[in-house]
Amino acid sequence: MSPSLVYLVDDDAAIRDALAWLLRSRSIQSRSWDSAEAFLRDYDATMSGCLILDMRMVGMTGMELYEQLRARGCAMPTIFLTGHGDVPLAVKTLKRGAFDFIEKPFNDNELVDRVLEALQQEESRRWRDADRSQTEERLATLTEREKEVMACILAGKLNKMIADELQIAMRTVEVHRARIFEKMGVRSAVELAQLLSAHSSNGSR
Amino acid sequence: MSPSLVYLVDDDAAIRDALAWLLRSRSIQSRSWDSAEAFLRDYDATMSGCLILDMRMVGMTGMELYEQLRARGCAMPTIFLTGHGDVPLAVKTLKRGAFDFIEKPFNDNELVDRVLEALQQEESRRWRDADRSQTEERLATLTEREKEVMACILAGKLNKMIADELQIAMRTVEVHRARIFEKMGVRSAVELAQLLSAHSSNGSR
DNA sequence: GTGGTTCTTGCGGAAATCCACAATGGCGGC
DNA sequence: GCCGCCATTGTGGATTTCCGCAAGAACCAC
Repeated sequence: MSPSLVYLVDDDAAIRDALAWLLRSRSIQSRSWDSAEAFLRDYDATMSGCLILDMRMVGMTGMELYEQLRARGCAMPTIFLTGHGDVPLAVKTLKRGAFDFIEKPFNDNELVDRVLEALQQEESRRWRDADRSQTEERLATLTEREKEVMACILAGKLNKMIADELQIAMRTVEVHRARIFEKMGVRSAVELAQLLSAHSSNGSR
Repeated sequence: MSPSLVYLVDDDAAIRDALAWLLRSRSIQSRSWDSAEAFLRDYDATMSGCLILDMRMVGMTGMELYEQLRARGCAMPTIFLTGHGDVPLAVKTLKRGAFDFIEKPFNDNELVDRVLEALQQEESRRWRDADRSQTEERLATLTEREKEVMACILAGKLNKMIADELQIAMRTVEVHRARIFEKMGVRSAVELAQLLSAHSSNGSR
């Protein structure tokens, strides 16, 4: 996976340079783009870190870029910069899930602090995500029948009831059950329930 | 439990009256206070609905009141009103968990929309909370020994292993196990795992 | 001391789970 | 046609769970 870094998108070269210099001086790596369109071209889902987007840019705005990225499944924490912000815009931006909204000119230390917070949040999110996607992959290896049986197991049904419901022999249910445990990497129905409870509760957030 | 309503705190009588009238005209019930201190005196944990707080008041500010209420476990969604807001204040307020931050003068329809959203959020939160506290109550009825055994069950251990670990007879474990299920209102270890997984994942939010 | 709660244990049987060994039939790809 | 994957089933036995019946010991409260 890519290491965490700061992705900086601003059409003002002076700001880009100043920010890159600032971050570099605190040993934070960054990469810069001069337009939303340019970043969107380079973006790929393996990127990890935080975004710093200028709100008002020629062409696509920072907010539009943000929405595009979210639509593509990007969940990186995002700090917006603006030269002409107002309260309603700030509120709207944060309610859409932005990590922060900062007016230019900004205080260097404060910005760096926000960036570090964002990077840390991203870090923990990635860990959770890794667990989630592993579970996801394992779920994907289950056959249709196995998923049906698993649903019954999670509903707390006994093998006998499952057999009855799916119109198959108990022995078959047992085979499925064993294979589900094996594929999902658990050793009991309890572990399975915990794995999937955690999985769905994080996923629906 | 109290029905949902809007709790309005503002030291400006004109605003209070205007808001109360506005809400009433949309069939939304509200109650008003003229200071943070006055509300804090009347506050009790059974109140449910949403808060509308003026940011700047003589004496305790809206933000201070908000923090006080949070400290007391109040989780009502809160809309802040401000006559002299700026972007950093708006950002700080939202990042502390406010539901919205609205400048005066406000648009009537918009405000009502926010209030309705807040009330709806509160509604669903209350449902989740009710489930949580029921589980909490049930957990409280477990004896120490039962909690120990439950921990083992959730760790996926077999009765035999539990008996070994706690240095008691298998039969004793079985008794505890049955009583745990009975007290927690579940009928299998799987249901127990699901109940507690959901419980802790909502609780740590 | 009586009564209630909790923790403990044993016996014995019904029911369920787990598992190795063994096997059949369908389906799609090479 | 052969191979692999999937779903299916059976037998039989070891292991585990579930539960009623019965009961002893510790502890605390009234």
